Order: sequence, then C-alpha cells, then structure tokens
Amino acid sequence: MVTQKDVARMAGVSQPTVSLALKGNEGSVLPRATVNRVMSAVETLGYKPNRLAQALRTNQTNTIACLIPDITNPFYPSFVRGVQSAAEAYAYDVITVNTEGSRSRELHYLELALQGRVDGFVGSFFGISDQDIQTVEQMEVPIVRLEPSHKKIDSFWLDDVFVDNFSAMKKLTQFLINKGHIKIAIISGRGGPQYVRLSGYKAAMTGENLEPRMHIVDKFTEFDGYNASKAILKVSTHPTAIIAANDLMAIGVMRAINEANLRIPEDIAVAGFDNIPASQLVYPTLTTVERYQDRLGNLAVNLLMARLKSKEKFPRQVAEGDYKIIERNST
Amino acid sequence: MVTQKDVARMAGVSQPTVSLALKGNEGSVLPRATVNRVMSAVETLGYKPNRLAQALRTNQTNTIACLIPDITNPFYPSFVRGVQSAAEAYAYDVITVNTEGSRSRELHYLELALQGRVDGFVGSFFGISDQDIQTVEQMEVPIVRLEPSHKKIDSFWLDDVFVDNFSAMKKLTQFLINKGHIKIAIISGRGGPQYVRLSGYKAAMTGENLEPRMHIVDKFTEFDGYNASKAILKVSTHPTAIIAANDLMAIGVMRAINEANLRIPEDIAVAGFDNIPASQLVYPTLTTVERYQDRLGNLAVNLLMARLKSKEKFPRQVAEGDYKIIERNST
DNA sequence: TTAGTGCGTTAATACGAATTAATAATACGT
DNA sequence: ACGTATTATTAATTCGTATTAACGCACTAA
Repeated sequence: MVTQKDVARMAGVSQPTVSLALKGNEGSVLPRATVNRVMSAVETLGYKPNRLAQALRTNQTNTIACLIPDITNPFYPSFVRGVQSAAEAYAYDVITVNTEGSRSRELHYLELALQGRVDGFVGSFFGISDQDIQTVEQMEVPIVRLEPSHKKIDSFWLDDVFVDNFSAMKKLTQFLINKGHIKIAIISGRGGPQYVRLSGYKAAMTGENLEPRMHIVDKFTEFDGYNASKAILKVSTHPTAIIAANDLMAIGVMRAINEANLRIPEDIAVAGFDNIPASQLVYPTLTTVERYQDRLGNLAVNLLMARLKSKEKFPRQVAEGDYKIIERNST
Repeated sequence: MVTQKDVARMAGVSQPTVSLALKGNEGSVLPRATVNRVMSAVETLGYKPNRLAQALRTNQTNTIACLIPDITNPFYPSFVRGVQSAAEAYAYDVITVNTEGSRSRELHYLELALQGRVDGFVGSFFGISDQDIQTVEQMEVPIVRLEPSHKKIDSFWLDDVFVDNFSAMKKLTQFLINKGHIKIAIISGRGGPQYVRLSGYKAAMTGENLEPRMHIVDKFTEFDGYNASKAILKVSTHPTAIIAANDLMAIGVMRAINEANLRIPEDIAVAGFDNIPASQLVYPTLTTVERYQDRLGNLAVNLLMARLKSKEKFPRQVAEGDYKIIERNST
C-alpha cells in the first residue's frame, strides 16, 4: 500500500509536506513547484489516502449510516438511493443497515457512532421512543429521522424530515368524495404512519358528515389487505370505495374484489398509499400517493450535512417533503 | 470518547493490559483477577473499541462492500439482505453502493479497498470485463461476483456465485412445451444474463424441433415488454405462449395481452424470470423463476469470508445457487 | 546466595495522516 | 554586513489500538 511516506521519498520532501500539498490550500503555504513535484509522485505511484488514518486523526469518518427497517420493503430502496446519491455529492459513504424496526437493533446500530465508524445517521426509527431521546441526546451525534408527521420535541441533535401523511390521506379521501363516493372504507394499522393516515381519513369523512368505516389490521401485507376486504365485501351494503393505508394492502384488496366478481373501479374504487413500483404494474393500475422518497433521502442528507459542517449546535430542524396523489385507473 | 487509556487508569493497569484483557485469549496470558478488573471498568465507563484505530493497526476493516447496479431494481434488495445478514453473522459491516452498471463506477468503487476502507467485495459486476481482471488481480483484494453463468477464468482473487440461467430458462421453456405449447416466443435482451437465458430458450426449442421466435429488445422495463408484445400480437399466427427474460417485461406483456382482449392463460400463457415481488401481485399471478437471491447473497459472503480468513491464496471458487420454477396462474 | 524460571505487566513502537511548533533558507532594507 | 521579515520545510507529536520485546518480581533449585 502506497503511503505519504513513499510519495515524500519520491518527491524528495517530507511526509508533512505531502500532506500539506494534498490539502491544496490555495497556494498559500506551499510554492507551486513543490506541489507539482508531489502531485506527479502521487500520480506515478498511484497513491490513495488511507481514510482510516485520516479519520483517526481528524475524528471524521466521512461516512454516515442509513438505518431502515427492511430493504426488501419496496418503500425504502428509493429512499436509500436518494440518501446515497446526496451523500456521494458530499463525498460521504453510506452504510445501510436493516434494523427490522426493532428498538434494540436501532440502539445497537447507533453505537456505530461511538465506535467512531460513522459521523451521523439518517433513517427511519420505529422503535426509538421518547424516553430514548435522552440517550440519543447524550451521544451528541446528529440524527435525521424520517417521520410520518411533524413532531415537536426539543433537541440539538435530532432533525426530522417528514411528509404530511395526515393531509395527504385527507386529500386522498376528499378526492374520492369528490368523485361522488359516500361509502368509503379504510383498511389501516394503528401504529406509526398508519395511525396518522387513519386520522387524515377520519378528518375528511367527518368533515363531510360521512360516516367513517375503519378496518384495523395488525400487519400490512397484501394478504392482510385481502383478508380485511373479504370481510368488508361480505356485507351487502359494501362501500363503493376502499382505501388501504399502503399499496401492498391495496393490491390485496384488488384481488379480493376480483374474486368477488366485482369490477374496479366501476363497482368499487381502490386507492393505496406509497406508490410502490408494483402499483403501476397491477391491473388496473392503482391510484395512490407518491411521497418522493428519493427526495426525502436527499433532504435528510442535506439536513445532516448542515449539522456536520457547522461548528455550533443549533436548534432542531424539520423539513417537510412533498406528496402527490397519483390518479390511475383503479378510481 | 472513552479509550483504553481511560479504562486502564480506572482499573489501575496500563493500556496494553486492557488491550490484552479485551482480546480474551483463553486466560493464558492474564490472570482472571486482572481481566475482571478491566472488564468492570469497561462496563462502568461504557468503553467501545474504536474500530478505526483497530483497523489502522491490524489492516482489517471488518467491512465489505456490496456493489450492485441499482438498489431500486427489485431483483437486488433481497440479495443485499442476504449479504447483510450473512456479513452480520461474521461481525462485518456492509457498505452498499449503486454502480449504475457502469464500468468506470465499478472500478472507482474498487478503490475503496485501496483506501483501506473495505476488506473485500461482493456484488454484480456488469462493466468489468476480461481485460480488467488483470487490474483486479493486481489489487490483491478478494471479490465475489454474482454471475449469470459459470465462467472459467484463472484467478486467485475472483470467486463467483451463479445460478444456471441457461438450464433454468431451458427448463422453463420445456415446462411450457410440456403444457402443449408449440408456438412459444421469447422477449429478451442480448447482453449479460439475458443472453444466457436466450440460449437456454433456443436450446429447448431446437431440442424439440420447434422454431424459436426471438424478439430482441435493448432495454428491459415493463414498457419494453409491452411494446415488444404489441408487435408480436399483431401477427395473426401469434404464439400461444410468451416468455419474457425478466418479470418486469412479462408484466408488460400481460398488459398488452389484456389490451388486445385476449385471456391469460387461456389464449396466451406468459412466463417471466426473477420472481420479483410484483410477480405475485399482478393478476393473474405470474409464472416465473425464483433464484433465491438472499441465499446467493449468503453464499457470496461465505466465499468471501473463506478467503478473508485464510492466510494462503487458493484457486478460484465457484458456487452454484439453486433456482426453481414457480408455477402460478399465468400459464 | 545465586542463577534460573515463570508469571504478570508494561515500555516502546507501529499503523498512516494531520497538525503545531520550530527550524532552515531566502529575501529585504539599512 | 547585519538584523528582520518572509517563505519553505520539517521534527515532533497526536489520534486509539495491537503487538513485541523486555522488565521486575516471586519463587524454586542448587
């Protein structure tokens, strides 16, 4: 492995000179001639700085960790991609980790920072609750969370990016109401983002004096959506529209409707949430809500970098991401 | 940040003693009493070893890089997951990188090793061709590639995992032939794995004295499959089965068939390749080929670890992964 | 008493780069 | 020619850990 010492020897200077030359501080310190000599030695030897050594000395790893519950969940890859491409622009590396959404694993991976492996975190923290914020605050490591709504807490280390799931779902519901639907059911979970979406739905329905029809599920796969709608369709006065709190469940809903020999959207309209890749591959294509995860990833990294680059602490930042209702053929 | 020095001070010993105590080499060197003293100091101070310093000293980062063309391509996340979970078992971290399948980016990221950031590589190398193998060989860094077929090359650093795409596609074609199909078309690209699959199809067809009907595409999205089948369906003697070289295209094919008011599978059967999540969400569900990417990820990491743990060079290893035809409702 | 033998511990050093403080070299003014 | 300012370069040290060689001590055997 080629080191600065080797470069120094070849250029006829000392190691510190090489270090200075490489930093390229606007010709103020080193004369151009020396820099050139060093640079050509760097070139011919193929020197690459050892980032570990740099990190050890400077206390900066130029690496961030991206924590997500599950990379095989179709929602996350594009978030990760957004994170990676933004990080790359800052010359940062990204370590992506699956936490399974478990608190202990999340806390475990936060130790990466204590091991001096990463400078900060970006990601979706399911398990870490308010009581852990103390712990996190003590670590003094910047974290940017991907959250389902605007949360007000005090912190100098926790920033958030979020998409307003509440108003997104409210708007989606309103969209169906405007299409003339009265009997609109929702299938949703009770936790995290799903709770927020549920509230959005409720707000829209009660706002129009319509009766909410809520079907709560514990898990959120296609199968769960399928099962829930089986029950919904049994009732003779079944709804004319079903909203699922995510696309996977919505696709399950569509299957159940198909099997009941009803037509989509003529008999029952269906809408989902997330705009996963599969949503435009099903037939009919699924109306859903796009959250621009890649942009969220970008946004998150930008917030993180602001904190990493700044020498002073500053109060928590919260950035809101866009959403958009994608109208397709299922409504 | 708590260091060994701090622990040493508290335990009333020197830093090297702490280092030795932590290594825990079967009580041979240090007496239990000292070890205990150190350990309790570690505990109360919450000491975490600085992996950067360790890496600098030992020349081992306990980190591997996972290079893939695109994390948003549904084929890869489960491979990545397999890699991560296997690596975690070895206490290795994984840096996942999108290469966009470009040779220059692949080569660029291989430099991570020269920067002392990773111990080895796992992933799918599209761009790196035979002439680069020399370069790679010189780097003396272990690499495990995910390949579409068994490749014979000489190397002490390049291992491969592969699924036999040739026989998989041959078998899939045979499966359709056995169902009584005579006119079977294929939509495929010409490069990489798609070429291998094309060959498998051809072998099966000519083996049964059937005329291959090959439709070559340049890109492999749903849209490309859709377009290609538009052309196929125009002909009055259209095939009774269409195979697409991947699921995305197959789903495009299904859409085209739907729009032509033909039934799947009664009028035309459709089969894909990859078993992406969407393949069981479409209607009808898609017959396809599962390649167990997570296991491939595991396998790849195992090969890599074998090389990392061994002190001697040994000849290239090639491991074959399983595949399985998943029969669903589209055939 | 002396040399020898383990045993437990530590001094010293290295890893590769960054940084501070200091020195060497040169230029400038009188 | 001399002092001073300026510029170019480097010696020395640091980051946190691992490792080797060496040290000191207690104990045994002669």
